[in-house]
Amino acid sequence: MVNKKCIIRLLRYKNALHRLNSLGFVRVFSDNLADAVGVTASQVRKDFSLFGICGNKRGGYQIETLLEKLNHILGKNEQQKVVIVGGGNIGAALMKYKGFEKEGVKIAACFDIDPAKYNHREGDIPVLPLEQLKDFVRQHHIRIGVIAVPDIAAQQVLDFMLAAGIKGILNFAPIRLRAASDCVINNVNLVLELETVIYFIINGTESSINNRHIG
Amino acid sequence: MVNKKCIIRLLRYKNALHRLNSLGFVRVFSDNLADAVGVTASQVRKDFSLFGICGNKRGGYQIETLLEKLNHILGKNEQQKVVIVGGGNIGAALMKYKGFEKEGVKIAACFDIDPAKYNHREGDIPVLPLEQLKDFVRQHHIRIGVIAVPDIAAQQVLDFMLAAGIKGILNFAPIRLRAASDCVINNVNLVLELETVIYFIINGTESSINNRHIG
DNA sequence: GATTTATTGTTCAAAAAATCACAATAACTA
DNA sequence: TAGTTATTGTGATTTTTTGAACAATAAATC
Ligand SMILES: NC(=O)c1ccc[n+]([C@@H]2O[C@H](COP(=O)([O-])OP(=O)(O)OC[C@H]3O[C@@H](n4cnc5c(N)ncnc54)[C@H](O)[C@@H]3O)[C@@H](O)[C@H]2O)c1
Ligand SMILES: NC(=O)c1ccc[n+]([C@@H]2O[C@H](COP(=O)([O-])OP(=O)(O)OC[C@H]3O[C@@H](n4cnc5c(N)ncnc54)[C@H](O)[C@@H]3O)[C@@H](O)[C@H]2O)c1
Repeated sequence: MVNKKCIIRLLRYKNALHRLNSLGFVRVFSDNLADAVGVTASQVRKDFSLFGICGNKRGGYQIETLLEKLNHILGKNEQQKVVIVGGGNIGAALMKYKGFEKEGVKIAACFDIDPAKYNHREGDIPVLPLEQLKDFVRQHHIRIGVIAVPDIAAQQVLDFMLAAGIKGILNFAPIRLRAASDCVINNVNLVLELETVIYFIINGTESSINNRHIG
Repeated sequence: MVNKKCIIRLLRYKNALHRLNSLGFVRVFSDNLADAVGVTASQVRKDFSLFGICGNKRGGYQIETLLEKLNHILGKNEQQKVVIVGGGNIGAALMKYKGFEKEGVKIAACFDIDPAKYNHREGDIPVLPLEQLKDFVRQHHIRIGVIAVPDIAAQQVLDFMLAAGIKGILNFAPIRLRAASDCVINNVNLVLELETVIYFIINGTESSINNRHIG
C-alpha cells in the first residue's frame, strides 16, 4: 500500500509544490501537479486520498497546507542527519553538493579507511577514520547512511554500519547486500541506469518511442 | 511488454552471470540467478521466456551461451560511447569511475561552459567547450548523453543535446525535462533516493520492515 | 537401458497498480 | 440567491506485474 513508488511520488509532489510556492502560486489543482510530476491527475488524487489529504471541491488544494501535510507525512519537519562511508568520487560529490540541505538532509560526516582522505577543516564536512563511526552515530542519533565504497568492501561496511546502529542505507555499490538485522536498503546503480538508456536507444527506435521518461 | 523493470532485471542477470563466470562456474539454475538478483526463480524463467532464451530441463543454463544471448538482446556486443555535459561534482565522479568500461560503456568526452574545467591532458577524458558538442557527437556517432549541470541549466542543455543528435539521456538534474523530439530520458534523483530511505526509516519501524530492499 | 530426480517452460491465478468514471459539492456567475 | 461549472474523492474496472503450479523432459543414477 505505502510502497516505494507511492512515496517517491509524494516526494515529487512536494518538490513541485515548493517550486510553485516560490513562484507565488497559492493553490493548485490535481492536474497541475500531475503535469509537473508526469503522472495522471487521478493518480495524484488517489495518492492524496490514501494519506487522507483532502482539498476543496472545485477549489483545488491550498499549496501551503498541502506542503505542511506532505512534510508531516514524509517526516520532513526536522532535519535528518546522514553519514557517508567512503570519501572517494561519489562520496566527495555528495559532500560538495548543496542541494541536500535545502531538502532538510544534513550530511553530518564521512568515514573512510584511507588517512589521505581525512579532513578536519572548519566549514567542511569532516572525513573521519572508520573506527569513529560507531561513537559518532550514537552521539548524533544517526539512523541513515550512504555506502560509497568499492563493491568488494560494501558488504563488510554494511555490517559495520548496522552494528553501529544505522538502520537505513543508500547503497551505490553495484552488488546485492545481505543484511541480517532489520534495515532498509535502497540501491542506486548508476551503470545500470545508463545501460537502461542504452538499451532503449538501441532497441527502442522501431517501436516509436516518443520522448518517453523511463524513470 | 519490454518495460524498464524487465530490462533492468536482464541487466542484473547479466551482471550476476559475469560474477559467476569469473568465479569459474559453467552453468547456473534459475534459482541461483533469482537469489543473486533478489527475485523469484519464476520471474527469471518468465523473463527469459519472454526473450526466447531457453536452457536445458534439469540442466539449467550454460553461463557462456546465456551471456551471449543477453548481450545480444541488450546490445552489449559493441562498446557504447557516451558524452557528459557538466564537469562538476557528479560529472567528475563519473569520469573518474573505472566501472563503466568493464560494462562496455565508454565516456568519450565531457562538455562544459566553464573554461576552468577544460582539460586536454593525454590519458584523461577530454573536457571541452560546449560549442564543440555537436561536431563531436556527429563525428563519433554518439547517441547517449548524461546531463550533470545545475537544474536551472538542464532544460536548455537538453535542447542543445537533442539538437546535436543525442537520443538518450541520463539526467541527474532534479527537474522534469520537456522534450519535443523523440528521445528517451532516464532520471536519477539522488536527493529523492535518500529521502525515500529516510521515509521508510521514520515511518517504517512500526510496520516491521525486515531487511527490505526497496530498490 | 530403465528409473528416478531436478529443473525448465508455460499456463493460470493472485496481487498490485493505474485508470476510469461519476456523484458530491464548493466556488464562481449573474 | 439560484443556477452553472469545475474539481475533488472514491468505488469500480482495467491493466500490469508477480507468483504458484505442474506437465514435460533432460540429466543423473543404478
Ligand atoms: N564514481 C562513480 O561515478 C560510480 C558510478 C557507478 C557506481 N559507483 C560505485 O560507487 C561506489 C564508490 O565509487 P567511487 O568511484 O566513489 O569509488 P572510490 O574508489 O573513488 O572511493 C571509494 C572510497 O572508499 C574508501 N574505502 C575503501 N574501503 C573502505 C572501507 N572498508 N571502509 C571505509 N572506506 C573504504 C576508499 O578509501 C575510497 O576513498 C563503488 O561501489 C562504485 O562501484 C561509482
Ligand atoms: N553532486 C551531487 O551529489 C548531486 C546530488 C543530487 C543531485 N545532483 C544534481 O546533479 C547535477 C549536477 O550537480 P553537481 O553537484 O555536479 O553540480 P556542479 O555545480 O558541481 O557542476 C555543474 C557543472 O555544470 C557546468 N555548467 C553549468 N551550466 C552549464 C551549461 N549551460 N552547459 C554546460 N555546462 C554547464 C558548470 O560549469 C559545472 O561544471 C545538478 O542538477 C544537481 O542538482 C547532484
